[in-house]
Amino acid sequence: MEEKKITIFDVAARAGVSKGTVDRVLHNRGEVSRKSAEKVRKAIEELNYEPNLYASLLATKKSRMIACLLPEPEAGEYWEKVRNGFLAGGAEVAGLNIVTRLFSYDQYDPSSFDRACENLLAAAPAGVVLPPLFKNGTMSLASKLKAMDIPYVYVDTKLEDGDYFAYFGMPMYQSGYLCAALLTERLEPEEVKDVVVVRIIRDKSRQSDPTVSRREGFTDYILDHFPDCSISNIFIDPSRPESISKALKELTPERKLVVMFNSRIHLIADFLRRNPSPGRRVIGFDNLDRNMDALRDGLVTLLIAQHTERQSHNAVLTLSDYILVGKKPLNRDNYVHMDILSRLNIDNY
Amino acid sequence: MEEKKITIFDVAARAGVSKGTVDRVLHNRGEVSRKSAEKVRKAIEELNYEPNLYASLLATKKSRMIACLLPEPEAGEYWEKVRNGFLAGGAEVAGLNIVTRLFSYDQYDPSSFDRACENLLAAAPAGVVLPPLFKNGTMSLASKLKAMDIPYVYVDTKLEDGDYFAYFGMPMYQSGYLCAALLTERLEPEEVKDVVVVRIIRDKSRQSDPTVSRREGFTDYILDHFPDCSISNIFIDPSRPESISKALKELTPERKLVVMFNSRIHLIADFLRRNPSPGRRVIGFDNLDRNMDALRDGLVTLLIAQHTERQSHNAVLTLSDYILVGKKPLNRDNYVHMDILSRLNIDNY
DNA sequence: CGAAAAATCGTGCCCGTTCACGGAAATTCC
DNA sequence: GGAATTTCCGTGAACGGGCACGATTTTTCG
Repeated sequence: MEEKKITIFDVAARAGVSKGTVDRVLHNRGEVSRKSAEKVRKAIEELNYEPNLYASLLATKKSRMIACLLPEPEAGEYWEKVRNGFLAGGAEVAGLNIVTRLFSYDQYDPSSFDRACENLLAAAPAGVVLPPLFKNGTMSLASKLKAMDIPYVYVDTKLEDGDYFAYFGMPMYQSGYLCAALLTERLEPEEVKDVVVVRIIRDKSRQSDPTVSRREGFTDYILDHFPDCSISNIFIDPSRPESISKALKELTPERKLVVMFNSRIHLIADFLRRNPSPGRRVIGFDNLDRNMDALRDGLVTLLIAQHTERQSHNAVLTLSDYILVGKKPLNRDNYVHMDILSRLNIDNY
Repeated sequence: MEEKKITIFDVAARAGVSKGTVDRVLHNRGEVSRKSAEKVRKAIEELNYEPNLYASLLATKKSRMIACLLPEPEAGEYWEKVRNGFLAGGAEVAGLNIVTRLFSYDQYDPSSFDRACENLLAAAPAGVVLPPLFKNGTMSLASKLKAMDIPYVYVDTKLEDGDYFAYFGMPMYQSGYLCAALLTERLEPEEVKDVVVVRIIRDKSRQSDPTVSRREGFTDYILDHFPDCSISNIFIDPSRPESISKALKELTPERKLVVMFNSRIHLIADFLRRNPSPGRRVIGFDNLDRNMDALRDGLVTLLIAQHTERQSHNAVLTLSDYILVGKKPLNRDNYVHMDILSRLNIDNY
């Protein structure tokens, strides 16, 4: 039971070399003759030696780096929360010989994403955290990371590339499903003839829409439960605020059910304020400050939210665990809880 | 960005004492004058010093102990898997200055449970893993552990005492719900008039039945979907095998729907073999070898299983994380996936 | 006041690795 | 064969903190 710990010295003695040599073969950084390398390997084998993690961690000089690839967040935007979580996680693992670094890009400019990827790769991180915002760019990055044996963790949404190390985020499909259920709760079929989805015009560059599967979940629920319901889209362009109200003209007062699948429900808050419609139900996602304001003001009925910061926070912790001691996460896919926020439970969220 | 790490020496210098003194106040083990203790605390504060975890772990002599309180498992029994997981976890954290110890008791004898608790407390563990088999005994142990600030992790089932450190197990209610759904899948209401639940006679000593909420989930589903269905119980006594077939006389061939909520569906396998009934559906829980055999033989239709070992395994890892570096688990309640096993997918589970 | 006891405190070794440095051995080359 | 390389390998100083031991200071008390 009480087995003596075997150290690098024991191995060295057994192999008839010095601890320096053992260390060299352990980290196979050369400068060892074939013969003694063999002897050392044999000794390690026979003694069943495992290096002491703590000693190793204490002595090691180089600090590993965890990179985070994120859009440059505008103030109050969704990505700001993601970044905050990442920074918080970074603070937690600082002092463990782990540094964290942000690589940001312009979310409307795919070429800036590619440049950020290059920088990131050049910096040789030991692990990467990223939301797969641009599909192609992400895929290309992912394959390079895989080749270099660098683990990467998706947050927010995930690509099904089979090689990601872990995922932290909302179950997107279910969140859409939930959204539909909440939107139509206790409504009669004749009250659910028409649903308006407000969407963002994206320029072509953005090859992937992270909310597609959320939309699918939503649509599936509606089709299942209200086959006669039509789902129509209104597109708005956030870069031209003055155009928004024009586009929303279509949102006439008798259209009662409104949703947005991204985090920007606050964009239509102004319109809703100026065009009230009793009994209207508006559901959005994510607890951005401005969304919360709209919720408080009664412009938005419900928000489906998550503790966004925790995703990237946990992503960092998971990676650092793996980098330091090789520990894999309990689950590869980690779904956060979908919180339902209304005016009633919005306080101290 | 590149902040110099502050060590215990820096603190000592700043406070005008030696590192020995700093160390003493850090672990407040006395022998320090009020005055210099104050100076040291101030220095720590000002320098924002945090001890280097690795150095500390490397230097520290005493090894912490994680205890596991388990019923003495009979071969092939459910608890054997739990124990194996615990041992596996123990092996993983051995060499991290963490030892694991089993405290076992007779699951039919509450006084042996209490004795085991005493032994456990006397051994001063740094963390405890346990299934809350005896409710009263567990509650009393839990309150003592809380008072001593020793974290404990429930596996298998949990008590809602609000103070447990984490829980690893199946979502019990849902598992019952799932069980009912599977049992009645694609059956017409007139086919679901009668469900038989086979249960174990427990002597009074066993104050808690871990499967109650599973039974609730089951009942709720049935009541919801088949309000006309009656649920009847048959009690068997595993300590008197010869009595089992007598009790099961009531299970006549025309009664097609049979479930057991504990892990012992194998107990009725013999009876089912001798009294076949075409179209009968039998659902049990947990992948015990003998259950798997019954599944393979077609006596049991489905098993709802989980990777039992992983519960206790993860419990150990979680505790060791906390003990060593103070890290809390991502989620307090960790539900394992409910695997549905049939003859078709039983291989290499 | 001075010795004994008690309260404080400093010193130095240890934990098991990593890694730079320089020396020894083997190889190459003239 | 001897000098110049090249290849290999041993040494010892970190790394930052725990803790035993003994030294120093303060307190107690006759």
